[in-house]
Amino acid sequence: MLNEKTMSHSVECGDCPIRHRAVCARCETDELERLEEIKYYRSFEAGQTVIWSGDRMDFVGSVVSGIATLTQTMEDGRTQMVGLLLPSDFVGRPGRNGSPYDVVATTDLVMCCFRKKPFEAMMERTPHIAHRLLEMTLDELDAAREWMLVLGRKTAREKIASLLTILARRDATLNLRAPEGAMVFDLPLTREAMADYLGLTLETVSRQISALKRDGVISLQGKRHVTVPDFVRLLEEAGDDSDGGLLA
Amino acid sequence: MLNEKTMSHSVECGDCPIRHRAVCARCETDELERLEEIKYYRSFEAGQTVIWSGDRMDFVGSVVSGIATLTQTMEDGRTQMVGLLLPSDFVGRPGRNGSPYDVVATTDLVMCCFRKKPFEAMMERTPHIAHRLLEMTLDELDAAREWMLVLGRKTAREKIASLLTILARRDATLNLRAPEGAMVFDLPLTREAMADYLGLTLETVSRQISALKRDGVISLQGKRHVTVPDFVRLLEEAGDDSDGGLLA
DNA sequence: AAAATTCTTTGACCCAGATCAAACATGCGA
DNA sequence: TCGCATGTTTGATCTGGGTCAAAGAATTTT
Repeated sequence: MLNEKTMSHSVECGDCPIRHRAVCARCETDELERLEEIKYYRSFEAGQTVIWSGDRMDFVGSVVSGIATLTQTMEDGRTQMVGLLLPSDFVGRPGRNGSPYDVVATTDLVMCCFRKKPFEAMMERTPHIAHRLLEMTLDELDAAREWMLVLGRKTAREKIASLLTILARRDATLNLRAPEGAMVFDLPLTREAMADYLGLTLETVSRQISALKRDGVISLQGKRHVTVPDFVRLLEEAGDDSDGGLLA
Repeated sequence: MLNEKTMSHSVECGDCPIRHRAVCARCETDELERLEEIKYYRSFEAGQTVIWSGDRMDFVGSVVSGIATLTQTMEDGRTQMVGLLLPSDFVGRPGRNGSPYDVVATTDLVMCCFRKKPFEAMMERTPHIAHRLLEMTLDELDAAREWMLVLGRKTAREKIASLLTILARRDATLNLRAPEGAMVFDLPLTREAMADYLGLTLETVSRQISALKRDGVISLQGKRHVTVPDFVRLLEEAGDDSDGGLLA
């Protein structure tokens, strides 16, 4: 059973769904071949903890499918999500022994793993990997800083709208569409997980979602399926520059 | 005058004060020599903007002395600091054209700069630089995530204590002392800058500092010179695990 | 199908921190 | 020395979001 799960994903890097975005994106054929030799797949069920904060971590890897979260917890139980890991995102720190965060599978999750030592050795010899990893880490740092603005300065309503914005954008790029006009996607998080993401309580999350619904910014089919009739309107609600403000 | 300032710092990497922590920390002598050829110093006065958000950025570099901040600003003027740059910290993004943040000199500032293009070319050929930059970026990401917990879940008092903790630690490591017992250092930020760091108003910052003073957690000589009689006490006030919880 | 579990919504009330306002330092240029 | 700018403290009041409580879905177990 577990084995079946493990095998249910491409063993060939060639037709890997995250091939073009993951840490191996820049690799040449021969480099991929060497990666094939040291890689292995692992599956986790929704709710399972992938890595406990403080634990020694002997592997690194990429999310192939599903969603995981990085969370920090204080002694008294207050928790803050500090990372949201979607397909192609990288988990783990070459050069570090442990994770300072809990990594939890929010949905069923498949990861493409490498034992840490061989991967580190390979990084030394393969600038394409090191280079891509630097690029991805810089992107994550940008995302973390954007998130800091959300946590530090936005209202509850703006926070919810900001999260929906992010989820809508990621869903669009995953399906190779431009983020504009009407958009439809699923919420991969419970109200509580959203609260942990945004530094709110789950009650406030629920109330603000109801308010956005009442005001026609979004509509819901069931609790998790979201329709955004006008993406620009959502961006305004998020307090973002409506033009996205991106620059290469 | 400007020239005098520019020249008042070591042109020799050999006796550079940030030599062992900056992006060049791992470089061999010959690599340093090539860096020497493309480097130049720039000075900024307190309050001066180093880079405007959205501007094209044609250089990268290290903070040699002084302090700079990275801030994000919303259209309506709300601002959040997203980075605090101390000596040895790196500014700029190889592979990116513009900065998404304002970079502002908080004190008089000296930077060791490289034109972006030559630096990128050098990175390609010099794994020591790329490797060190990855390491530094991962550290920054950790710091950003720690900060997210502060912004999302801590009380105003805990936020102030957390900031003091960070400043005390950094001052200690800069002076090669262990962070423990009684500590003395200067606040390099105005109350307003602290507020932008912590997602608070400057009034709340002022009140909480007064409260910590009243409760004997800190004492002030003037507005900026801080004495922490018991560092462990400060850590408790910050809501941090008092043992620091660090792991290699 | 009833019961138990998990997730979500909504209401009533309260408080930490924001906002508005004023006074107090400190330093600096004229 | 005065006047002005910049930064800080403190007070009075208000409010967004937290807390406590209870009642609905929706899903799974028995």
